Parts: sequence; C-alpha cells; structure tokens
Amino acid sequence: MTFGDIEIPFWKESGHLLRKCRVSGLRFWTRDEERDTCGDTSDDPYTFIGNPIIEGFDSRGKKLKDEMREVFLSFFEKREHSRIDPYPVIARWRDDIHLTIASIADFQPHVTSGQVPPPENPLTISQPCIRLTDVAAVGRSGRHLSTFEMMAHHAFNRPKEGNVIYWIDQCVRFCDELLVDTLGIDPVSITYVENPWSGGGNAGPALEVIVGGLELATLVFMSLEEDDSGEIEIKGQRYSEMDLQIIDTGYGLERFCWAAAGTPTIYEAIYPESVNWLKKLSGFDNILSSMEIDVNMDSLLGELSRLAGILNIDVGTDAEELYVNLSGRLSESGISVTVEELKGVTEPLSSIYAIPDHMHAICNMLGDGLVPSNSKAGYLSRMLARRVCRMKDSLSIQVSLSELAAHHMDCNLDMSPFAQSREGILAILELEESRYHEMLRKGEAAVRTALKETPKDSVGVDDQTLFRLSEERGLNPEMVVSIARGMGWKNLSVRVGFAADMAARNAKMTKAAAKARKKSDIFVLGDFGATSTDYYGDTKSTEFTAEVLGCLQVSKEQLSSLSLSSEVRGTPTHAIILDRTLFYPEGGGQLGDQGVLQQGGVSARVLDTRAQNGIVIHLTDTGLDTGTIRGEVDWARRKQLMDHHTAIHIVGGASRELLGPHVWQAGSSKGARYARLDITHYSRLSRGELDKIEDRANEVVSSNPRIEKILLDRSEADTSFGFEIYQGGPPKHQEIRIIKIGDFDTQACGGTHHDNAGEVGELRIIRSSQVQDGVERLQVVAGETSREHARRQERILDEASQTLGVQPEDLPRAVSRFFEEWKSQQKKIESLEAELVRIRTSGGGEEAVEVDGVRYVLMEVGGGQKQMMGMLTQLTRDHSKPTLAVLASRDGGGKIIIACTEGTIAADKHDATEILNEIAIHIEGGGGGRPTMAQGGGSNPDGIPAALDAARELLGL
RNA sequence: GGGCGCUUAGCUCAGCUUGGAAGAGCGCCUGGUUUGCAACCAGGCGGCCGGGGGUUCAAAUCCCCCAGCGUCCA
Repeated sequence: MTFGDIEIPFWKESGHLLRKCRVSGLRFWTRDEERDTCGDTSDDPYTFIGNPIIEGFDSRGKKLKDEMREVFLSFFEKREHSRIDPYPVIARWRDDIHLTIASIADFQPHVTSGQVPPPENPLTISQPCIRLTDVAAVGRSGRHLSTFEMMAHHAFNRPKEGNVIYWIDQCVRFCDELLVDTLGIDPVSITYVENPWSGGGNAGPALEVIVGGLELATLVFMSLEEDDSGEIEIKGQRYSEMDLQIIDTGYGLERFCWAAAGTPTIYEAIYPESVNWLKKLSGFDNILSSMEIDVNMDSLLGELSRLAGILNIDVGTDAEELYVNLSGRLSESGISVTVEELKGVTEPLSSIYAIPDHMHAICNMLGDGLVPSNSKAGYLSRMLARRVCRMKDSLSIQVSLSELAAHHMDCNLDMSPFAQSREGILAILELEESRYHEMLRKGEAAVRTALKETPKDSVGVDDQTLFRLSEERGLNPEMVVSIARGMGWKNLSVRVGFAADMAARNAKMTKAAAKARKKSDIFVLGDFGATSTDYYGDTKSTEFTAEVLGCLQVSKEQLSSLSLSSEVRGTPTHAIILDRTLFYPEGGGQLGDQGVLQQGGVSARVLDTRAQNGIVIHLTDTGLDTGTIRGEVDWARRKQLMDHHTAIHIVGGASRELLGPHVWQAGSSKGARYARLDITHYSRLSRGELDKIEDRANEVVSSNPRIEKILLDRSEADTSFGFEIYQGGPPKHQEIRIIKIGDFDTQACGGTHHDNAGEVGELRIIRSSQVQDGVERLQVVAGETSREHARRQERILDEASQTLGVQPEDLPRAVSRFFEEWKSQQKKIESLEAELVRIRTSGGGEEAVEVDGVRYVLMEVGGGQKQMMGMLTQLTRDHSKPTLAVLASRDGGGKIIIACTEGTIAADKHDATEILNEIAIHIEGGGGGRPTMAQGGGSNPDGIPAALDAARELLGL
C-alpha cells in the first residue's frame, strides 16, 4: 500500500469498489460498477443543473444557506460534535495569511502544532472564508466564489497518548451518512477520490467527495509534518508522522446549496435577489432580446457553467482566448453562437454574478473591522471594491457602491456578529468610491501623457506603457483602452495574451522578492536556558543579584543586524546572559532597558537589552566573568518607558471608543523620548479629533483605574476576551499575558506597565501623520516627556517671537505679514532690475563698436545672471541691429554670457559657445549653451577684464 | 512585507530622457466687442518647480536624504 491509499472497513461494508480513473489516473471508490471516471474530469459534466441531486430544499439565497448550514451542523452535533462559532474572516491571529482561507486556519498554527488544545474536540463549524486567488474567474466560471462558507467537522487525535476521537473510517462514515441518509443523495452517484493533500507544512491522505460532477467536500487526514529526515516523500518534500493527527474536512456550503437548487450557476442559487436586481438595473433582458440569439438562455448558461468548469479558468487567463474556446465547445454541444454574441451575453452576466460575490467578501471584511488601504489585507478589500466599481460602470448601473452594500446586507447578511456597524461599512464604501473616481479622473491625464507619442490610428499600446499605467496609476489595460478611445484613439485594443503576460510578470517579480526575504537569529546561544524574567514580578524594583551564565563578544555583523535605536548611547561590545534579570528586553514595541551590571570593581554599562528564544541578552560596553553580579536598571528611563507603554494602550482604547471598531493597532513603538501608535482608520484625523482622543485618554488616566496583569491559557484568553486583545499582533506563545486597564482596555501584551493608570500623570498626542493609506500614526508623549515637550515648544515660540520682536500669540500674523512683504519686495526688486537693464542698454554706450554691419557690445556689468539675461534680451532682440553681446559680471566667482541676434549676420559670423570656451579660462571656469546663446562661470572674478580683452582680440576689435 | 510613480500658477497638467532666461489650458483682473448673457479679441496679475543636502560655471531637470500623496503585487 502506497502513501495516499485509503483502505477502510467501510468500503467493503457499504459495497464500494476501487477503480482507477481513465482520465486523471487517480484511484477512487464508488458503488457504481460501470463508472470509469472519478467524477471531476472533463468527461464528467454537471448532472444536477435543472435536476437537483439534493432534495427537499425549495428556498434560495440566504434562507437556503441558513437551512443547509443548520442541517450540517445539527447532523454533527447529534454525533457528539460541539458546535463552535465561526472566526473572523480577517485572520488576525496569524502572521502568515491575511484572510481566513479554510476552517482549519482557525486552529493554525497553535492547535495544529499541538501547543494549545482545541477549544472543543470533536467540533463542527461553518467558517466564512475568503480566497482571492481565483478572483478573475468569479462570475465567469459559474462556480467560482471569492467568499464561501466552509462547513467542517474536525477531530484532533493523539494516538501515542491513546487519545483517539475518530480517524479515517469513521470520518468517511459520517460523510456518507450525511450525504445519503440526511440529504438524500443517490449513493451510486458519489465517488471518493484518493488525492493526497499537502500544504502549510503538513500533509496527509485525503478524499475528494464528488457528486454529479461537482466536488462537494474534501476529507483530509492530516498526519504528517515537514521533516527533512522523514521517511515519506510527497512532491519532493520529506515528511514524518506527527503526534497530533487531525481530521480536517471542508464541505462547501454554497456548493451544497447549488446542488440542491439546480440553477444554471452557483450565483443564482445563493444570491438570487442580487442577481435579479442587477439584471433589472442593467436592463439585461433588453440586451438579450435585442440580440435575438436563437438559444434557450437557461440551457446556454448551464452549458457555459459546465464548460467553464471543465476549461479550468486560472488567474491571468485571457478572456479573449477563452471565448474562442467556449464558442467552439458550445457548437460541439449543438449550441451555435458567435464569439461576439457570446461576449455580449456573458460579459455583462459575469459582472452581474461577480458583484454579489464581491460585495459579500467586502461586507464580511469591513464587518470584521478592516479598513481599505493600499497594502496588506486592506488592499484586498480595496481591490474588490474597485473591481465592483468597474463592473457596475461597465453595466452602466446607476447605484453607488454603498447602495450595493446596503442591498447586499439586507438580502444576504446577518450583521449581528460583526464588529463594524452597517453605517460604518456604508461610510467607508462611499469614501472608497470617491477615491476610485479620483483615480479615474487622474488616470485620464496619465493616459493622455503616456499616449502622446502614439499615433491616433494605432491599434495597440506597447506593453511597457500598459504595465506602467497599471502599476503606477491603477489603470488596468481595459480601462486604459476605454479612456483612450474616448480621447480619440478609436482603434485601440488590448492584445490577446496581455493579461496572461502581466500575471506572469507579477508572479516573477513576487518570486524574486520572496527569495530576498530571510530572517535568522542574531546570536548563537547554544545551551543557555531561558532567563528568569523577574521584571514581571514587580515592575518597580530595579536592583537585583544574578549569576553570569555567559559572556559573548559582539561582532560587527551582529551589531549591524541589531539595528540599535537612536536611544542607545555607545557601542555594545559584549552580550551577557544571566540566570535571572530585571532588565526588560526590547519587545512589543517597547525598547530595551538600560542600566549597569557590577561585578567586584568592574562596572559594565548595559546599553540595550534584547531577547532571543526566551534568553535575555544584556548588551554591555565591557565583558564580565562568570560569577555573581549586582544589576541596577536605570529607573528614570524604565519609568518613562512604562509611562509611554501604558499611555499607548489608553490612547488605543480611546481611539477605538471614539472612532469605531475598525480601529486596530497597526504597530507601535515606545522609547524614552517619545512613543507612537499606528492605528487603522479610513480618513485623516483632524486636530479636533486628536484633541477628543487626548481628552478621553487623560480622563482615563485621571480616573486612575487599576491595571491588572493576568496570565491565561491561549484558548481561554481567546474565549474570554476575543481577538480584540491581539492588537499588538498574532500571539506567539501558549501562555498569554493580559493587560487590563480597568474596564477600559484589555490587550495581550508582554511589556512593563504601571499598577495604576494614574501613574502616567498626563499624556499628549503631539501630532498625527499618515504611514500609508488607512493607517494613521499618533505621536504620543506621556509623563515627564510630556512636560519636557511642552517646555520645548515654549522655547521655540520664544525664540521665534524674540527674533521678530512680537508676542508669541502674534507670531502667526507677524510671520504671514513678513512673508507677504518679502514677496512683494522680491517683485519690486525684479521690476527695478528690469528698469536698470533698460537704462544700461538703451544708449548702446561707449562699449558698442560696429564692424561690417555687426554691433559688438562687450562690457562688464553688475548684478546676477538673471539681470544679465535681461540685458542680453534687450541687446539682441532687435533684428534690424545684428548684435553680438558679451556681458561679464564678477557676481559669484565670475559670470559670462554671450549672445547674438538670432537669424542675422551676427549669428552667421559667430558661435557664442566657441567664444565662451576661448575666454572662460581667464576666470578659471567653463560653460556652454547654444551657438546663439552661451553662458558660463568660473572661480576667478578678477579675470573678467582679461576675459573681455581676450574676446576683443578673438573678434579682431 | 516587496516594488513603482507623483509633488511645477487658484485648478488640471506639460517641461525632466539629453542641465543653459519657468510653460499651456481653465479660472481671475483690465480693456475691447455685445441691449444683456454666452462667446470672442487684446493685455495683465498670479510660481521658495514639496523640503534639505550633493554634483556642476550653471539644477525644475542628474544623485542622496526627508516629507506628503498615489498605485501595483504578496
């Protein structure tokens, strides 16, 4: 028996036969003696369209989903599974993915690695998931969705400890019983296909459950983990058995609904209200009747679904290519439509189908408190919102994005589990749509500029231009072409294959970027045990004795990878490891402690403190021997760090309270001199809003609530406080340290905090800036730093107002008056200079000599380059007086400008650049320009007369 | 997290590749034309070319840093 083969008693008991698929070559189990394909191949059409394979469900849409979900969950509840609530679609407990992509994602990595026990065992859940990898196929394929619910039953077994809930045989029995007995599916139509699964560091045998050409579920028996010395090899990676053996199943709720509804596409089964509404709004029926296609619509759509499912639409698949393909395949099935007709029907239809799917994803994401942004998870929601905007534009639908959302929430969503309010979602989407329109508006100018060199009758745009417009301006090729057509490039189109090339280009760039990424431990720490972290015991104690376990030299490479903060004074030479410490190592955005370690007569300054794998590293300026030391933490600095850290929690809580549940911590940093907090928010913050947050935060400080520090088990922390506690990022340990500031704010945090909020004293939000779209950075000072900040501000004001001789409160008015005066004086100087130029050049002067019809003016003048330019213009503008002018000034190291009247005999006879190059040596400089106008400068102003003499000589004057 | 782009007149943007007197359209002001409006004609006002450093005789233009804004990918 090879890996992936599944031999269980159930097969025999239930009359299943083992077959090998003649198309895919995979082994599968079936009750159908005649069957020779596994069910999920290009030879297995959907059989349920117009002919549901699951009976007894008359409803559609949300009601159908609710009923189907309930059947599933209660089925497993009756079989000893505990039902648990779904997790958010934003996977904030993980740092490797942004979105929840499967039910098992809820339990990765902490539960699946065995660190933390599952919340229930066995359990059943229906987890909303979002996957954007196939987003281009949504609406086109008839079955792809970006948002779906993965219904699941999970069991976590520890066979080595004799703790087995159930394994493969029982799992398949549950599945089969659900499909046949509860949902009434014809047992003969079910196939179980063996197809081992691997991903995310784990692997195991798996069964795909296929009915009517549709994969309804996947049963994964996760039993292996990556291990380079493991015995089992899958796809080039070696694996070994892991202690935890996990039943990981996934039943596609929407697919069950589709199979029960038998509609032409999955979208009509789950979003019927939205599809009908959008059809009406876009006048889709009129489009159809005007085309006079002689084909039954439902059978065309059913056929399209079937074919699209088989034709394997991937990201980057070219729509054009697909159409040609589809049209060909349709005619094989006896449906005759041209590519153009097909497009006319399916282009609008694919948008009508995709919009509700995308809205579902958007509402779920925003409901979980996500803020659209231009990076990370926020970007995903923006991308979907922009796709919807484009699609509704192409359908010429006159409703706003937020109206679409309102309709979607009314028909398809239960808003009660969400953190974000309905109004909040609508407000965010209105902003998103206005941003989209702003981008389009700016895009027009970008397209015009980019196509400047392109002839109006071109049929294509070069690839580079399209790549750039897409990456820099957010204009995809179709948008570029449609904008350009509106501006006169009537024949433009996107070349076939471009979309695929662009996807390939992105994939290549991503791959290159991923290669560059790498992170590793800075210090080699060998066998040192974890340091006892005594700083948690009493955050106020500063003196301790400890044993030196080791002392390492700090190398140059280590120093540079440490990237020390600017608050570190001096350069660490040694890394000292103790058995216990009161020095808090940099972590959770709080900088490391400083202080001294004393041993006998030797005193080592601790410049910074770090931690690596639980071992605290004291970075010092002197080495110490093994033995006892006495340590002292710099209390003034620690107090300031604690002030800032506690203040940041309070400001975060106040922001969330005042701005809304979408406010999450996106990063933070706490030093002794200042602290900053990055929060997610969808618009810039006004000073007024900052004041309100500051006031609220100070209110909390002065009400002086107790700050509790609670140690909890991971799963206990999750259930009692929710994911909101992970503001600082995904938890990394099984034991969670909770910082609870009265009833005001609760967060998981490893930092040092006061025991009472009042110890912060006072805090101020100095300013806010935007880190990226959707993330605001608040600069906070607290305690002594806050007072120091106020004093510094006053000093600045005093200094400035003394210089101007005004009272500080008059400063703004005085400054703007001075600025205005300065500008108008600049104007006056300019006009006076022009006047001077007129005077100096009007007479022609004694410097002017006329030879052979050319007037020569050589003179030394005062003033700068600009003034000389003005003179030259005066001298050489008059075509009736051909002139060669050489002006020189001692300004700034010496300047020479030479010009002749263009288009006259003066220009024919002389080359200004040549003359300049000949004479510039006298001022030790150089220069250049056009034959009719040259300018240069040098570093020897006293050479000016010599230069002018040289010019006279050169010109034979 | 990894890229790319933008910042020039009140507004929308050229100019930057290849350094050499800061531009266009719209708006605004004055005058003309018109019964009036719209339109048109002539003229004018309006610029720390985002900030700081560097290279250069010379920087809106080339290089570096900072700030603000936009955008793509994961």
